[in-house]
Amino acid sequence: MAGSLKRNDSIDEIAAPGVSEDRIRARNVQKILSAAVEVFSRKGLDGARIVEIAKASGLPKGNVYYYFSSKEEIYNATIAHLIHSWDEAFQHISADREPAVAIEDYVRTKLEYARQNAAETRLFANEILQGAGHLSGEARDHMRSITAEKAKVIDAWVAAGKMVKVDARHLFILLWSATQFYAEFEALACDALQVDQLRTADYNLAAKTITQTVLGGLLPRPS
Amino acid sequence: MAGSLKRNDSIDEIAAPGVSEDRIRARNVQKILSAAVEVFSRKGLDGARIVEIAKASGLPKGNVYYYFSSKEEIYNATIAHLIHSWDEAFQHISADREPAVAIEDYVRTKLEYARQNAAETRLFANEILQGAGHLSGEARDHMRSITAEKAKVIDAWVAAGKMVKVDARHLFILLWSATQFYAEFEALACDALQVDQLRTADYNLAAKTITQTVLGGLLPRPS
DNA sequence: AAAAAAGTTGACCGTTTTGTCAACTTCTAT
DNA sequence: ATAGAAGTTGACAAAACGGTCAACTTTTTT
Repeated sequence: MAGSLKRNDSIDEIAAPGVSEDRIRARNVQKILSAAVEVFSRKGLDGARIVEIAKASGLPKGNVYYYFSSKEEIYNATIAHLIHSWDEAFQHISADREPAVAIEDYVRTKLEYARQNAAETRLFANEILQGAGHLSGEARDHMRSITAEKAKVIDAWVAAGKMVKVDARHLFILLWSATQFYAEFEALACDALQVDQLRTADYNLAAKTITQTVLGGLLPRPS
Repeated sequence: MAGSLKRNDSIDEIAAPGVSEDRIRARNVQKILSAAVEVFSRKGLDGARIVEIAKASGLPKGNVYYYFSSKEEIYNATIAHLIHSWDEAFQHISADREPAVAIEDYVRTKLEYARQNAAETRLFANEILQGAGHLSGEARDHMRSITAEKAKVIDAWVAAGKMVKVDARHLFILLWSATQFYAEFEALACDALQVDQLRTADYNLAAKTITQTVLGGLLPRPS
């Protein structure tokens, strides 16, 4: 008997803590959410069909509705957690580090996250593309404040002469867009790179190209 | 009577040449396609409802079906033209120019196009996100060959010592992602920049930040 | 001015889709 | 072992949706 196990009404198990949470509810909710992220990331809220989510989760449709009362509820549950990776990678941008290593770490972390969580990354892109109407006000406030905070770090680096004068917020956008592109627009990236699938080598060269270009620039330096 | 005016079966008036093409068919097809680009760009093929397209175009649903025989036909008509901006901006990347001015021109052109054609840009993003299944093989081949061709220009610049050694294809991805971001993810860009709407000044600073960073890099140069 | 062609429209039909439910099975606590 | 709670399921109802159409109006041709 592992504690009192009443009813579990809340839906916040998109990332199970341990390994095999054996409670049936937790397991099935997880199955549904994983499938939902995949489907929503391709089709968006209105384009996704719940039978598709049901099939992808291996559960019959009726069972999906046993855990969630509507498609929108599933959708909201999937996007509720999307902001986390934002801060996480952002932790690398801290005032007491050297810009070069901080930015390189940031790029590598963000690229790696996007690669390992391609569906979530696409889902986020899809949600923003549609106008971000389902992101909670708090989530957006949070992103805004984290961005502002980290922008100050860049400004401090500039003030300390460790970096060329640059607009911190546009710089972040440059880094976000580049690091998310490979996961969001994989089909396009594959075409451009003339491969049929992005492999580790491609991601490594992406990281190298981004950091090298952003940090050192393209123009040859006068010796 | 301005010449022979038979029937116009082809659907290629997404960008009317003159101003007020007065033929009813042309005008209405245009209305529908414009509305469709807007709706598809937010919801995708499956998520878009044709009543929504009808409403946005100001025409009743039945009338929409007088000009198009299915939703997919409308969708295909909207994406058929998306590749054009690709080459157009790419024209700036030519071997006989200096890298610095070529890349700056490219960034500004692409940014400006994305701003002025935000819905098309989002539609393209949406289509790629969903796997690019409706882009014709020829369109993708075309993009592949143009990319390869322009990659050679970069390689030549590198060989001539005009640029630091860099992977041309990943560099293009870096430029694409940055220049498209503002139109595709406007909601996010607005949050990051703390504005409620992107204005000319924001686009100018974006262009400046991208070119400055990509060309010169962030790290201070040894004098 | 009359006829033909093109365009307009709301009502309609079959299908898909969301969401419900009652009968059933499995699990868990005692 | 048993009772009650939790979970499962296919069948079903209601609504939304894609697409059709016949009657109608407007435009163009002669």
